Amino acid sequence: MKPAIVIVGPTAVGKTDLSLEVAKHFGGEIINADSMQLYKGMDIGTAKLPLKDRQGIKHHMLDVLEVTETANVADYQRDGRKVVHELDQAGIRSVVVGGSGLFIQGLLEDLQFPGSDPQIRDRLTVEAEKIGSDAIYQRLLEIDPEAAANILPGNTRRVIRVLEVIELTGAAPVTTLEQLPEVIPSIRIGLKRDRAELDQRITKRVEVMWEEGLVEEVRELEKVGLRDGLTASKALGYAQVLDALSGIMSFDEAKEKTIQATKRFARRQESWFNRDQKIHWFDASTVTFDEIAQLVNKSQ
RNA sequence: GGCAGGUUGCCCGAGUGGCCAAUGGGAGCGGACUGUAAAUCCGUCGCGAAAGCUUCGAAGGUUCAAAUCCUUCACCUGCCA
Repeated sequence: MKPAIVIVGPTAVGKTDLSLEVAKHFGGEIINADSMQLYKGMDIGTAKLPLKDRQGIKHHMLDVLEVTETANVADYQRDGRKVVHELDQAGIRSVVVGGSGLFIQGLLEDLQFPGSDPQIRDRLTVEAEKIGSDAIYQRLLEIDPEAAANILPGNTRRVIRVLEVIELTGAAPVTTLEQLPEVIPSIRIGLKRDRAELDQRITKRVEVMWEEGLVEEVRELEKVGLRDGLTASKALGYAQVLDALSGIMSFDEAKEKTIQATKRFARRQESWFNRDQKIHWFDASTVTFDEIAQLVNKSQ
């Protein structure tokens, strides 16, 4: 199997443009690795490449969820791998593009998700709310001190997940993301950009989203249940516009907050990808396609 | 013109004599990350490596000691004219 070409980096760094070139050059198809682009109807705010701009290149893992559904890595892993294998069978190169670190790692590496039970989780969530984050962490500490040691006490979300897995399987899940073997061989290309420049691009991108009608898009999605979507309602831009629609803040404020939150998100993405030793980094403002092509050719 | 209130660190905002370089929150910066991941969480956050130095509108004063009390000045706000 030819390694998948994987393009990662913070939001607005320029992944999409590169992905088209790469896919064209290597005869590949694109697999989205962006958690929010999974959602139908979330187009403007996720900077999803419009169909007309895809240059005939097929895109996978886009528009596969309703906004009311909860995105999750396990499903993404399963469905994404299926696509990769189908493409491979057909002799087509996979070009994975996106900024959701965990999703990418889940797709490519040997992460095993021990299952989930919404009932258990709901119960634990309600309980945690009742007794407080300290108490629920305390419980984990008693059941499995080792697992507890890997989680910060305040991170109730993760505490609940571990408790859920223990209840489900009798043992705590493996919680290290380091040194996992690849299930799908990959060439990982990371795009970087000078911070000031990236921030400028983010600002501009959000402004364009507003001009293109993000508010209207959110209004429409609100009708089909965006507010009830656990994941989709938290998406950058969408969450802020929903707040504005509820009167919590003005639309101008929502825009400013979106810009700010997106910058912070970019920092988190950088922090995630920085530790991935397999990534070959390029400066997006100066890199030429030849350099990328060279790396790919050399690596396969 | 009169009466009342206010001016705190990048922003918002607590603090009314010592325990205050000054609670909180936000932003910024750094980090973690196995089923909500555009999520969630953590650290840091006047200057300095430290000793220490400089801060709470400005200037003076009271006091062993002031962001906190007094005086004057500047600016902002509200009610009365």
